[in-house]
Amino acid sequence: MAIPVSKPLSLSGLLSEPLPDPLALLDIGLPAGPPKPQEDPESDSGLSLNYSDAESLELEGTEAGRRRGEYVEMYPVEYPYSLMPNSLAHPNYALPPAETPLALEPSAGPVRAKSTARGEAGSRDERRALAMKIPFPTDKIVNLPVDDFNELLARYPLTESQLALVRDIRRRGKNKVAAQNCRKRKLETIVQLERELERLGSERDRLLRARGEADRTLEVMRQQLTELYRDIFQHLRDEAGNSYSPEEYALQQAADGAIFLVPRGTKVEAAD
DNA sequence: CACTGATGTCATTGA
DNA sequence: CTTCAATGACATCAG
Repeated sequence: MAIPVSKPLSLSGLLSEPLPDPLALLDIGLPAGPPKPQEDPESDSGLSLNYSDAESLELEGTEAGRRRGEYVEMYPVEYPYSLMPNSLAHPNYALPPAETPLALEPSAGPVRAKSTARGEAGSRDERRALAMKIPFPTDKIVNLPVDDFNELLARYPLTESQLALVRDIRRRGKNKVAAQNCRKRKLETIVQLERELERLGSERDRLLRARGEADRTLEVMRQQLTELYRDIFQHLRDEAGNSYSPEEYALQQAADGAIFLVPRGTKVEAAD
């Protein structure tokens, strides 16, 4: 009894405190069986009892706050065994564990041994469904189309808390699949982006090489131009037979292709 | 024991 | 307005 139940076990107390392990509740609802040790593997959610797990037990997250009340209501119901799936349709079918202060009898409390691990028989929701005597399998709860799902719900007289659990199971199940798909997409996106990165890296290398090549070509052409200038200016003479200085004069080509020798700093006019 | 990837869950958001 | 899928964030577990 590690859950300190110092407060009076009132309904309000139930509403404000996480309920103990649903499988502890299961013990109450089941026909007398062999006495279970407190650490009965089945009685644990499979997770250690930290805060999130504690609240995940039965009152899972939001519902703990938002719908907690629904789990507390309990209407005794006679199950139409004839309607039930074979595995569940038997006279021993017990009502869902009464959601009464009795349920507060903790199976072990916050320091319960971590006896079940992920992967042990049944998911947490499957165990919750079992504990709450949900008369149909969780995979149906999760995978049935909306209409079929509603039809299924209509076939059984469920308590409010059972209904709430079933809806949560469906929501969690759907979200679990959505999360799996989401992660798959994310990984695919990463792979795709890595490929794109590789492609762009290659493209960058190619462009860098092309630029180097162009730079080299440009340098060669500059040298050729310099030599050409030198050659031309070596042969150019003014009326007095003096050579022109390449520092003071430049060669320019007009639009019509004619070549002019002009003082640097001036521009050849367009020829008509 | 710390780290990391996988998985489940919850809250939120946009369609 | 309600429902639901997608997704970020967090917790837990296993290796």
